[in-house]
Amino acid sequence: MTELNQNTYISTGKQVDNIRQDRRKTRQKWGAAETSLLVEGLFEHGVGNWKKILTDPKYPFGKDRTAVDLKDRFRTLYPNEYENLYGKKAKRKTKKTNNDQSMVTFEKKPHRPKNKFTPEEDNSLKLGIEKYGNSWSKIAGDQQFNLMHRRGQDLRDRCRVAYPEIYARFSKSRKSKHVGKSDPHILKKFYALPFQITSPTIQEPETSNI
DNA sequence: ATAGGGGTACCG
DNA sequence: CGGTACCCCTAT
Repeated sequence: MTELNQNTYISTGKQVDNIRQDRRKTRQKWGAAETSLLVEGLFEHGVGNWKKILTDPKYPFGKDRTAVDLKDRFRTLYPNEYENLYGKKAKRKTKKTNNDQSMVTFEKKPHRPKNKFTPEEDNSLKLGIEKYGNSWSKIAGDQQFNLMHRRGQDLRDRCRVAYPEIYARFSKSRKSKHVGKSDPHILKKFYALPFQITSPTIQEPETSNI
């Protein structure tokens, strides 16, 4: 190897290796406690959301841990789960004993617990639609409808399954048949529709009768 | 920021 | 020494 070569070659394996030796951090084994943090974080945030798990204060990982470290740990500890979630091409060489750990199953997007819509919420949703149309997040954000605990997306989903005839008025395919999506008349048409809106029961303030 | 693949320290 | 758990690099 001449001086000329040393100065000119840029991306050979050898030079990369030298850089690696300089930056490589000391090896930190995963203990049971830190592994439990990862498992809990996976149940809450889902597989693949490594940064979210790492930065969650509820899970105090070692100071030098990085999001990639979490991914690598999951990959070696639950090889079968990793294969299930990412495909067989992602499979890599692991100890057989680790395969038995897959009694546990993980999800990429953990499901929130289901909260059924009450009749009161449904009524409020319809009132909200009357006011805002399909601006679901505005309905959810308007205090008067008491739907602040719902996401706009959740309200859209509820409307779609509970009131398909209303929801159809907002779908693009339905719109494209007649008017442009920015046509202001679409809402007017919707407002004129004869669907029933029942007023939510209003709790009377405490009275002095009795 | 993450997925995927290559590299390496460490253990028996 | 072989094999693997942990670390690193990079395309997307």
